[in-house]
Amino acid sequence: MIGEALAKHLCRVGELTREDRQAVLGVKGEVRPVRRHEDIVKTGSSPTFSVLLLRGFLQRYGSRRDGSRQIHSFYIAGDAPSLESIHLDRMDSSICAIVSSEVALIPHGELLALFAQRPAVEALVWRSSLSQSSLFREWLTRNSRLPADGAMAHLFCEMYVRSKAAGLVDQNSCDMPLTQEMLADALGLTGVHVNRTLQSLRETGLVDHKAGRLYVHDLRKLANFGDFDPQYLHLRNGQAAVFS
Amino acid sequence: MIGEALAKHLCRVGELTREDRQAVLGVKGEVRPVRRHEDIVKTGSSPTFSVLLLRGFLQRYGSRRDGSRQIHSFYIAGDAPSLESIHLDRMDSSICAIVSSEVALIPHGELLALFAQRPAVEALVWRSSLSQSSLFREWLTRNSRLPADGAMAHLFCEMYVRSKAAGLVDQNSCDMPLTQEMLADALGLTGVHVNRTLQSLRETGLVDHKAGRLYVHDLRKLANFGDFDPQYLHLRNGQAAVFS
DNA sequence: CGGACAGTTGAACTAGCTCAACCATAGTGG
DNA sequence: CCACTATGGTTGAGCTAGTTCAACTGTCCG
Repeated sequence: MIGEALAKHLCRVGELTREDRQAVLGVKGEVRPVRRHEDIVKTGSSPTFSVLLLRGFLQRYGSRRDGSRQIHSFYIAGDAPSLESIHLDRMDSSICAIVSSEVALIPHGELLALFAQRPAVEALVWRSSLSQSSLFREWLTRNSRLPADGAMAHLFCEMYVRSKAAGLVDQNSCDMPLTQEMLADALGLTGVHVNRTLQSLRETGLVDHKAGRLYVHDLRKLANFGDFDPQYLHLRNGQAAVFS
Repeated sequence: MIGEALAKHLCRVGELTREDRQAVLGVKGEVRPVRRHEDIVKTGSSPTFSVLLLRGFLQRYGSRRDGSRQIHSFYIAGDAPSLESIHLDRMDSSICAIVSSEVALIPHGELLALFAQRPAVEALVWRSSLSQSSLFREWLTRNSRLPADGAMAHLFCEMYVRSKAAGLVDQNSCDMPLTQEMLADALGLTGVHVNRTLQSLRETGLVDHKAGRLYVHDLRKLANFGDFDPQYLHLRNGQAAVFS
């Protein structure tokens, strides 16, 4: 069951041969329900497992001395948020559930054993961590260079395209159970300004976010507005399929 | 010679056993001089080698449609800037020389062969790429959350601490051959504002940057001012030694 | 001597922040 | 069933950090 979810994750990242797939399916791990707002791994800790999100919505964030937060990424079902704990001794950010979720905890030992047997699987997991790294760079650029409305459009595009790639888009909408305060923590803005920016985006008719759901009415125009190019997501199928 | 540089890099990242070290020393690769402003790898390309910086100063950057740039990271001697090209098909940012430099190009084939023989070396290289990922997250937080003077102090702390860990600090100063325009491209500010911010930092007496060199007069106070905590650099010796 | 590049300064402008209300909704306990 | 509270969204008004534009200075180099 967990093995299957991991195999699905790796297929999203790259090619998985039949034999590698078989080996991955053998992964055991442990399923754990997580309550809303509960931390799964905390800054400074040294987890002995990696996390795979089965159902729900997570965020990675860091807290600063002055109480402000910066969200580093959001995670949807099928994502593997804390791969880095395999080789880094201490977490430098926390990962928590935004809504009630279900995660698989896979002991590092089990992963390392799998890697020893199946180098191609190790390569895929590494690749997954590298594409996350690419995502952090894009967030850096987005928050540093784009004005509030552009940055928000960019984030909406990202979540929509990632959701689509994960098969989580229904019609023209997907789950995005965030408060405006959380959007602010991701975009480096204040809650008040997110509110006003969201209203102005709404008025364009390209996109909307309400009741924890994201509605994208014109992805192409939205992407253009937010200077969004899905290249950095390193999706397997390429972006051609994405702008459907 | 290249093997030696790689071994040194890996020692900075983690433990290297005698046998692993021996294997690493066997790495060949090719030394290449790079002129000022020359790109080593370009966005969209698929390099067949990874890069190790032997001498000089590099930057990773992305260009946007409107002509603005975001710098994602700076690299000093001993750094391995483009590890991700091993497993990602296309570069999503470019790496170029800021001053005339010398790099080692190590073919992916050679690295993969080494990994197959020495899994612990693979783990170290992976670890190196993970600590870079951590650095991108910190830059995201810095540019999104800190005011201009704090962000600049934070960047100065980072470069100083990394230089110190690499043995490149002389007295209380290290090379940082950047123009104010480049500082602006890193911090998400304009050149004009970087100029004024730098002046105000100068007046505090904590730090100075002139003629391509960084002078740190009080690291502890500067770190406090820029809310800098070296944890995210994942240095082997820990930060205790760092704040000397 | 001239031209390119980097740093510096001034003045006007604006995107986004701050503070302080107020409103809507949903859950909770009596 | 209603009052109470907590949470999240909305609005207004004044403020400020950082931008923009445009000029000027210094320095290196051919």
